[in-house]
Amino acid sequence: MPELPEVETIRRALRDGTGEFPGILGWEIESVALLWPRTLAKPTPTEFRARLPGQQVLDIWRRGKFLIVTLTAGYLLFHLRMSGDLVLCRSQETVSSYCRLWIEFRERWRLCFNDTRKFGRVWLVTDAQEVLSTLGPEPLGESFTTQKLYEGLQSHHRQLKSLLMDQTFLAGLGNIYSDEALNLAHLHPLTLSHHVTLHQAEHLWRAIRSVLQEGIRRNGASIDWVYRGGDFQNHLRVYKRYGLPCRECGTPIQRIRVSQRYAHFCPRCQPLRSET
DNA sequence: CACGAGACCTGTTCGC
DNA sequence: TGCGAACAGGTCTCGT
Repeated sequence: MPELPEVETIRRALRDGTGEFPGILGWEIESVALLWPRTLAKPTPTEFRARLPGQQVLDIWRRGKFLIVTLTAGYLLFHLRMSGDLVLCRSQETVSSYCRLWIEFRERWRLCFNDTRKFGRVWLVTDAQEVLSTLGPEPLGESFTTQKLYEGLQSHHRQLKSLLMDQTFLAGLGNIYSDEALNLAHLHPLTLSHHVTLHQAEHLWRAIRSVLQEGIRRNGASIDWVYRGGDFQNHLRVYKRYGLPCRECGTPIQRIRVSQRYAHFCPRCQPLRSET
């Protein structure tokens, strides 16, 4: 599931509830279960099981791709990585065979952290900054400005695609939204960051916010078996559209390997300046 | 510092 | 049909 818009969609569902499920604000934890121990990154399983019962959910927020639950004493952080998902089900229901950890509430509902590939991680800490401190700016936050982006780009000599996905540079973009933002800004994924002009940085800044906002508005992208009602996957400009015509100029979308994964782009709308 | 490769995992899809 | 390879929304660590 998980780039910024997908995590934000889950956060809103857990906080406000949906037609189908209630929100969990104010609920009290009764017990927890750790089905795949390596899912737990921070305290020991023993400490985790001992500290959670009795704690109340005070808030649910997000930072980059992290989902954070503020408890009476401490913070519970989730990172979904490639295949993680957080779903609420009634206490009497059987949990998925991919459930790696669950939290049972007195309200007779259970929050399941499902994760087929087992890459996801959970932390229980006293200070959330302990986990979040290395993250770059929040792309939809007020302190992320065109000027900040421009200065950041100048301070590195990196290929744009990989820099945008670097969470210490900017928090929240992954493979889908970085491809989409670069296409909207008409920048080739391999453009060197210090070659981007202030004018181009302005376009990129607007493109990043635009694709993330549209992703959130559409409740994220639901590709493959994970379905949350999001439909951003039907509005992708380039991601996974290899060989299909560019929605702007009709040129077939290309893809290239960039460090073990694919970057998708339109060779006509996103030319690479040759002097790089 | 920047980049590529390998590791961590399981499931699905593609090609022969 | 069967089987292995390639691929999947992420990040860490190591070597160059």
